[in-house]
Amino acid sequence: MEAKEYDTYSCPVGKTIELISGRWKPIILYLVQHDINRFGLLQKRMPKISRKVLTEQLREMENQGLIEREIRVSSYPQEVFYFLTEKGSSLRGLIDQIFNWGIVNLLDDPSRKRAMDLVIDHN
Amino acid sequence: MEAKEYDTYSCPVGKTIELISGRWKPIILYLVQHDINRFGLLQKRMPKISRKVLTEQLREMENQGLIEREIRVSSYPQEVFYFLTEKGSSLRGLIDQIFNWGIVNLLDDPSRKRAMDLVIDHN
DNA sequence: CCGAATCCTCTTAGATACTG
DNA sequence: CAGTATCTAAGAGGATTCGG
Repeated sequence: MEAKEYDTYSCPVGKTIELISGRWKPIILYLVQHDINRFGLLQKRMPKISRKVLTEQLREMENQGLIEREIRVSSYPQEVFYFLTEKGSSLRGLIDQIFNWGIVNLLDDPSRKRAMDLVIDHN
Repeated sequence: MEAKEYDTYSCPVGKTIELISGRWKPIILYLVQHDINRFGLLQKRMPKISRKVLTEQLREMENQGLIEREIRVSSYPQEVFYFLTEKGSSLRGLIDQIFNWGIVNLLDDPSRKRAMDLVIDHN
């Protein structure tokens, strides 16, 4: 038998990583899950992202079935809300695993971790 | 208090995803872990990767402390071996989690999964 | 055998200005 | 408010060639 050939894109690992890689997607998932669900609110939390890129990421995640978009006032000024699909929600556990691995293996002092999970309540 | 600002690169999630995103890194980790540990052997398993990119990925992973490189014959023809560090090995569990999420959430028919883990023995 | 060095292309990202 | 449109800059990735 021939030696098996590999390509990440044809593998569940690669496909899954695609969903959450990119500079902003894990953050967007996290924020939307915590009801930071407006375009403008998302921008305030990610000042370094441009409107264009934020739009692109949101569209991609919509196409991937991770979030949904809802226009509540279609006239001016517009009101658009985002929320997670079930699929998007289910990524949360996985991201937690990734987070924990990072805490253990990447930080110099894991006890001083500042989890995304820990900061959201202090606003 | 100000609303917290986010940037993936300053978060353990982003840093961890960086280690395993990129088209080839999960595969390289997987192959090296299964003693496909020569440059040429890796190329055979990933025919679509160029020598340049394979070299780059291996160097990156070396710098990230995931693999180590050993030259056993420094003259011609050269023999170079790669093997996982402990840190690289420890990623295995995480990648399994990612794999399983993908199987459940991305495949049309999860029962017909062809895991990276299942094909390696048939050569 | 295992690369390094070039060159080239193609995708992403950022900046800026405009719009329903 | 929540985008689009356009342009440009940067970088990742491929093809090819050369070398110890």
